[in-house]
Amino acid sequence: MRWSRTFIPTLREDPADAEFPSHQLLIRGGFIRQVAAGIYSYLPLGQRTMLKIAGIIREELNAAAAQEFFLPALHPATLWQETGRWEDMGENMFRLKDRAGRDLCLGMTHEEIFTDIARKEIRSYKDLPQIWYQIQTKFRDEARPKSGLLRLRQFIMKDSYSFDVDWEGLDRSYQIHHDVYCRIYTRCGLKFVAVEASSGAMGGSKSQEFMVRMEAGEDFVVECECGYAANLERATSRLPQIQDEPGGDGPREVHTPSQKTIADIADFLKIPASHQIKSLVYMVNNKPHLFLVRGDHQLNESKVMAAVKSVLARPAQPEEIREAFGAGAGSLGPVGVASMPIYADPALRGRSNLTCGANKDDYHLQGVTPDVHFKPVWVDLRTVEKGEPCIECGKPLDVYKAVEVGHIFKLGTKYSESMGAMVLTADGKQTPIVMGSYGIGLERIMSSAIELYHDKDGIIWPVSIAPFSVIITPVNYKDEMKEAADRLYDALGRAGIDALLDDRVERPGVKFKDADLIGIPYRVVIGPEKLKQGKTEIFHRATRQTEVVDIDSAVSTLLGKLRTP
RNA sequence: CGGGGCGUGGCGCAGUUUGGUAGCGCGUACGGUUCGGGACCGUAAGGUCGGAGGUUCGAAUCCUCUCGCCCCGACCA
Repeated sequence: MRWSRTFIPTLREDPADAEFPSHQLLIRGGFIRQVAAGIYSYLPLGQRTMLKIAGIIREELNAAAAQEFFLPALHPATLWQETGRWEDMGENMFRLKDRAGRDLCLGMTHEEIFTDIARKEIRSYKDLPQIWYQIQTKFRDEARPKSGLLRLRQFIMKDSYSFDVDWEGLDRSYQIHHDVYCRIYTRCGLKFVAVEASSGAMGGSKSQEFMVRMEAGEDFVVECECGYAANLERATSRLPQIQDEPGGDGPREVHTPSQKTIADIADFLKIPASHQIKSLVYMVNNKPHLFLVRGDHQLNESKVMAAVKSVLARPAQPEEIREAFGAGAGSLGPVGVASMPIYADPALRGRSNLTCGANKDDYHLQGVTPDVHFKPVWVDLRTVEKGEPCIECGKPLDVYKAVEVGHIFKLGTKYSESMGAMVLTADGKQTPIVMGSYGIGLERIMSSAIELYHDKDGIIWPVSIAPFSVIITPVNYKDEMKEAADRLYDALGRAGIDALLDDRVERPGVKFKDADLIGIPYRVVIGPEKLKQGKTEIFHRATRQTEVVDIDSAVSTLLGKLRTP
């Protein structure tokens, strides 16, 4: 395309309300414009990159025998009511009514719609397996859209769904997606890691997230050089066993006036935090539950929810605590608690002579031994911290911020059972279809590529998702330089290379700055001196290396470079 | 939803404390000189100061309400 005929509104200065490089550069480079919080228009450059990403996704999924659909974004409430998600999705779902007063919503994801097709059309195990996908606009009424295209209210997602007759089939479909996803992100040029993840409100047994490390991220990845990797919500570590002093003879009450926090007690009783029990109360379906971690550990709410198998868990209010325990939050403990479930983190297991609240204001208990003085359900509850020994190999763990660019789930039969998607097995029995669901956020791929690859001058696109592979920059678009540029542009077009011809009447400096900003991987400069010798320069955006070649061999040189970026 | 910040030509900002009728840089248009890393000179166009109401002789500026955007937190397939 010709720059003069292409809408590329670049900006000289960083936009005022963009914080992260990806957001700033997408706006400055003329890729996107904001419409409202979490809602953006994709301009020609942005759209070209989105289409390249979509193209890679399509190629890889089609190669795995997945089939592309296109489902509606507008859904009747009735389908979502069948699975209970009409309620479960709460305020995160955009809802509306039609003129007749019927409830509708904008799809956040498409399990219901795909499952509806499956239950109506698929009768027999012979029709399975199926992998269906689409690239669709999704809507979520985010509480806080942010960070440019990283947290949107409207975004494009590739979502696929697998349908199998049994769990072994699901394992295969899941593995296919895992492998396809790795190929997709690799082709998009991303450095990523697949981590164990928690399934949240989606239901299902196993899930993995594909994460790209970056400051703009909102998730935390725990990773070890041995290959262990998990979302902080799921990660565990191996902790050195603590040797306890002999505990005397059972819990004894000690007066601790106004000593409420772990640190208070450590100070007042001279007992280190690691020898205390931290007692936290959560309301699960509005009933109090007690959660215990070591005094120097942090409770992990995702693990709380996993432990109670409910997302309806929240910290108890002070009044609720007092009603349940007869004491304030600073004086709680598990001893003598019979009215509610008690969950304890394994770091407390095998310990003795511990200190905790006495469930009586201003009193604590010393000499407490788990499994003797109280009987908890043992379940992982604590948050892993950087530097702790890896659960697999014992080396120190790294913890870093990351963005989730994809998520794959083994859903199981949650949707097929609630919606009645059944097939007949070989021995003639009805069985619910076993499903998986798999998502990729296209905008997040675009944004994370920029977060990963940029410099002070602009974006440095991976070739595969650059809006153009090559930009031709005649120092002056006239006379011989114009002819040479036009000829090269035509030749690149015939060679199937995406080229942008900067035919603007601008000073060279402006063209160079703009080319750097929008991040085209290769720039071919047509300048007067070199041209006289029949030469041209090929500038590599990523390395800033310039190579002088015969202008007649520019196409073949570029073809070679583009093949191996 | 809680806390904080900000809304002034297309973009980035000053002006608001102490009311007097809007300014700078960039961009844009035109003319000229330039032409290998965001040129220079000259001329010009372009603003309901987010919106509504109020105080005042007079409001970008003070008061009330409201809308929007950004950041932190809560929340979150």
